Amino acid sequence: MESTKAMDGGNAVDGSRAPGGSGRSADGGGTRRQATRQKLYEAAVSLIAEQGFSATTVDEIAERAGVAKGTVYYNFASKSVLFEELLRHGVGLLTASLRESADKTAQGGGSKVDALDAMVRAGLVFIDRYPAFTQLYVAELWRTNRAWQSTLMVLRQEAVAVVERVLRDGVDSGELSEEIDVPLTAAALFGMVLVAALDWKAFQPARSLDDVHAALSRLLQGRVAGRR
Amino acid sequence: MESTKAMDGGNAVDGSRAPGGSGRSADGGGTRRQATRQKLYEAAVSLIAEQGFSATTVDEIAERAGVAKGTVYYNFASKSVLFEELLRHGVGLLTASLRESADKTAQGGGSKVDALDAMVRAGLVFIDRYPAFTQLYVAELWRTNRAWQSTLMVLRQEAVAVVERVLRDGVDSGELSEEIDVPLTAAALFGMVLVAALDWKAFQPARSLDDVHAALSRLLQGRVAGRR
DNA sequence: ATTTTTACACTGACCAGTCAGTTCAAAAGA
DNA sequence: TCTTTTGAACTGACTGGTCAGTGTAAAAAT
Repeated sequence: MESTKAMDGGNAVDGSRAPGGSGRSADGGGTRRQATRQKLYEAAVSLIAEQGFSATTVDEIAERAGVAKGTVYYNFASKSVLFEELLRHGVGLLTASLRESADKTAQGGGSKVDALDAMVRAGLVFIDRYPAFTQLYVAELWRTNRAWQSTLMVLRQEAVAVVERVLRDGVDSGELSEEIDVPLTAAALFGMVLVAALDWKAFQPARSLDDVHAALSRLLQGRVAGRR
Repeated sequence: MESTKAMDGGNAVDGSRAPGGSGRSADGGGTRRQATRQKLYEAAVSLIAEQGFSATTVDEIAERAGVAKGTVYYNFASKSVLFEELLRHGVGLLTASLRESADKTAQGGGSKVDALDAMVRAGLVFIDRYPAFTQLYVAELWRTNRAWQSTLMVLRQEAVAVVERVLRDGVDSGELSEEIDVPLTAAALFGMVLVAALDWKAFQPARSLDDVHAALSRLLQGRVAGRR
């Protein structure tokens, strides 16, 4: 099957043409490069969220980042590598945020339901801050046959694992029903927040985060069916 | 879409080669074109679900459908028109299914929560039957700046409106809390089912639909936090 | 002095859409 | 019954354009 046309019949195994290799990660003053990469991330995220990966050209990314095309290839081996690192970066932020809110609730003596609620909020805050990244993530998550599929699976698992951990702890401690299916419920909660937030951003952007959070809290705590 | 397999009957790739032939032509004219369009729908859905719209070539679609490239353009004005008609068809099936399950519950004297539960099931059945279409739909739904965006918005609204109607009726009749935010809750429920089902298909495909449905019912009815 | 960025020309592959020609079953004609 | 015509359906080579990635020399930043 011919998949990515990125790597053609030529050689160019190296890819990155950075002199001296890219081995050094400890930056002793690579602030400038950092800033360039950041600009490229932002440009790529917004464009790919709008149009999708394949429909977005490297020229467009460079232009929106206010950078020459060559700079893209000086900083990233290829278009897909840029995208993959971008995914890693974004999901890392989300995972860290979820973890932090869960931990904070636990330290504050909150219940597991409180922790879930805090994570719902953290999810909303994340989507509020990085709506384009979220769009892009959702669009790619369930695809198959893409180059970065395995990367995406790993990252997804890291994020979902945080939710699963809280659910499992809750079940073990008796606070949550033993009947619940931990992985499936985690996915469902994830989807609840995700879709609600995307709809919020897409169709009712004027509403406040607190407002949206309150609506989801109600659903989470099963206060929909009960009157009042 | 691999949906209505009404006719289909094998593949019926003419095969007759005899000139001046007298063949049996059981079906009159017109049917052939239908069958070709159906094959193109199916090929396009599976490919676009895997790779995305832009990464999927018309040549690939034609090849998977077992048809020449020109035939694609004989049957559809363009690649995006093919895609748009495909979306219309698929979302139409979903909306009809949701509506039917809600109506059926109402006729049977079920409560609104029962109706919601029935719709959750209908959603799961749909995704179980058309997983590729669902992937594709999710991937495109929140994009901006795409040709078929407005079509997608309209279709989304039709589907969500069915859920909203049930929620609103429930609030009006006092069965559901007045506090709930109808549009947001509808979106959240939609997302809950969607993401849970996609995860089911992607990561635990062996599980039964009943199993998944039971887990979501529990969440819907707020029996997560309470023991019992 | 070294790293990073720029500007721009260039290549090779790839792809949406076109069009002149082919097939064939049913209708018209003999 | 047999032959001819018709036209919808289909075909696939071809075109015009696009885009990822390369190469280089010089400028800018550190």
